[in-house]
Amino acid sequence: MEKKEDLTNNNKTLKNTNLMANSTFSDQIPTLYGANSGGNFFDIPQGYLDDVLSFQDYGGSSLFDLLQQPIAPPSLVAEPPSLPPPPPTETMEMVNTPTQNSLKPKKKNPKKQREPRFAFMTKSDIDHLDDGYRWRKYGQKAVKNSPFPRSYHRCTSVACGVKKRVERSSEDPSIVITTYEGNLKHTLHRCVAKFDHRSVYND
DNA sequence: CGGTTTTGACCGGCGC
DNA sequence: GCGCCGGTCAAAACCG
Repeated sequence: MEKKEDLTNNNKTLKNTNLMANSTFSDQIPTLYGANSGGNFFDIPQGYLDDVLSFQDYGGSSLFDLLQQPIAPPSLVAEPPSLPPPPPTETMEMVNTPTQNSLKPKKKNPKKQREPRFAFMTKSDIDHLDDGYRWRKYGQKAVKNSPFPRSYHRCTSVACGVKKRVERSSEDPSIVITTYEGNLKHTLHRCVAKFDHRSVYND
């Protein structure tokens, strides 16, 4: 039984440009794109924006709003002690609202729902920013129309279904685009809050 | 030696 | 139907 050859050139994974480094969190966040770099953090590569912003969650409130709300104690395992404890208030609700389904035609296979996700950009030399969680890389792919590869990571904490993608902006190589996907309620709130909520893409 | 990274193969969705 | 493409798998290599 012979294996099928994927003839796509793009399927070739790029040689790893290992820009990761062990440094402290504070070292890794020099400037946030749009905050004081003179750039515009809404200025995102076309296809990427469509992809990221097309998700339909957050119960009608913007992610920006959500990120400023307090959250309940996390159910995550193995949370780093460096993360500040959450305020003792009610749980933030992130509901998938059915209000958007009039716009787009139904998918053929409704079983495969896209997980909630969001992305933000950070001006950094380091690709994989330390957000306080442990991640295992499970793949790397070449990105179309970009010289930089995209890497795929899974949270290694038990029962933490969060994934994240990391890639460098093709238009501005100094910008790292990080996309979180999965159980946003606690993990991602904390990850992003740890950076700066101003850097979150927001409609 | 166990956890992580690397990397080619595989898979499914989608457009033509 | 076919090829492109993004995402994932998994074996081997790597590393502390």
